[in-house]
Amino acid sequence: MTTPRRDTYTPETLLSVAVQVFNQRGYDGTSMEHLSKAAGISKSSIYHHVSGKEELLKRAVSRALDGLFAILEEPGAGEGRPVERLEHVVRRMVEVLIAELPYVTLLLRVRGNTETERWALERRRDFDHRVAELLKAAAADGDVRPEVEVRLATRLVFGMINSIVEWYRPEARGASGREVSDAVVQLVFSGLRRDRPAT
Amino acid sequence: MTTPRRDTYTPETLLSVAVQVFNQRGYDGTSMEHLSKAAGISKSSIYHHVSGKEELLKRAVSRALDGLFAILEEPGAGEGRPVERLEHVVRRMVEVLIAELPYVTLLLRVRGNTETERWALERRRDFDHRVAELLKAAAADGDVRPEVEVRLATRLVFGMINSIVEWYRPEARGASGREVSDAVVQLVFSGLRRDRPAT
DNA sequence: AGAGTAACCGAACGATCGGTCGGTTCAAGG
DNA sequence: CCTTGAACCGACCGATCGTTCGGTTACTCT
Repeated sequence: MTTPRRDTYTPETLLSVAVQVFNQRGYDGTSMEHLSKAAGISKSSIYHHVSGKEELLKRAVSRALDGLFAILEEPGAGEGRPVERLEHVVRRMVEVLIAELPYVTLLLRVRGNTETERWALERRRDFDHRVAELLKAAAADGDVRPEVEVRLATRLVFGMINSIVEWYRPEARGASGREVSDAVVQLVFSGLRRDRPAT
Repeated sequence: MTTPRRDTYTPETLLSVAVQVFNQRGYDGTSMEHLSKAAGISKSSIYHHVSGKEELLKRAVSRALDGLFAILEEPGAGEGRPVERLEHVVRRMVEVLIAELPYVTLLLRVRGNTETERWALERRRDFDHRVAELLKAAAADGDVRPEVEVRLATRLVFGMINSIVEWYRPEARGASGREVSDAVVQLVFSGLRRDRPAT
């Protein structure tokens, strides 16, 4: 039986604080002193909950990666025409990115300085390749415009989706998550220009 | 008369080395020791050419910002229908981003920890607003599909363009700059899905 | 040849880094 | 009441941070 105890830190609650600071100042730009200030406990107390700075990073990027890879296991990602599976994955990527915003944000900013960061970069590449193959299959079916090169299109679409972490703020009630994913799907598949009657 | 001297560092040549290292390790993750190793001179010698680490950052982001703002002064950005001016700016943004790749890369990664970084973020916001107004004007003309919200579309398009710095490598002869800007314009304005005859 | 100076260097500065250590506090369980 | 252990703390560690300082080298100009 886990008695709920009182209001004290767990590795998870400490992580949510740390990730916020990491995203604001950058991982390398954040000192343990910054973290202790933000968490309201002393620097040394942090080491009671986690083994160090890098474990916090590892926990954060793992959470983000788990969320993304889970998309590929969903029925909508494996059934139907490739172009429809692609649309499902694109929409769900936006949703996961928004649901796990701070964790995905941190994931997308790792540079590869430590072993943990290099591991994260490798898993990200795996995920990207899986989606790229979906787009390739859709192209083979003739469902995407042939004049855009597939690898290029993959990267640009990923770029658009991933850029959401740079501006989306759930607390500022602007666009909802649904509106954002609708807009992304609309833009990715149909573009900006209005359909016009034949000139 | 500036005699060309021999092969010695100038602030500019030193900057090109520093920016490479900054982009690889992140600004905060780069020490002056890293820079001195990469430049092949001692740490203290760097201070003969520049006042310090932050001056290198300031020079780099200034160069990137100057390149971007120059686009808005071009004839193509001020003449014609807004939707055509927008297309010009989008295409030229891709070109400038590729021409000044390492400098723009660094600009797009500043987090706001120092005064220089906050200044860079502010100028970036200025530029973004100028382009957003172009898209708004194009929407007012009825030249973009009305179901996509304008602010949202601006951010997504910027996200797609800016993401190019994450993968474009001029030395790896994959897509040329022209191919990339064509693909971006194609994707932004017409989307991924092939135009199909009425079902 | 001698003066001037741009380019460079090793050694060291105080500050801060991530992390460790030896405690103290306090609520729960017997 | 007394033990136990989770949660926390201040003080401190060696290493590294960005930067400074007092030179030395080597090239240019007269």
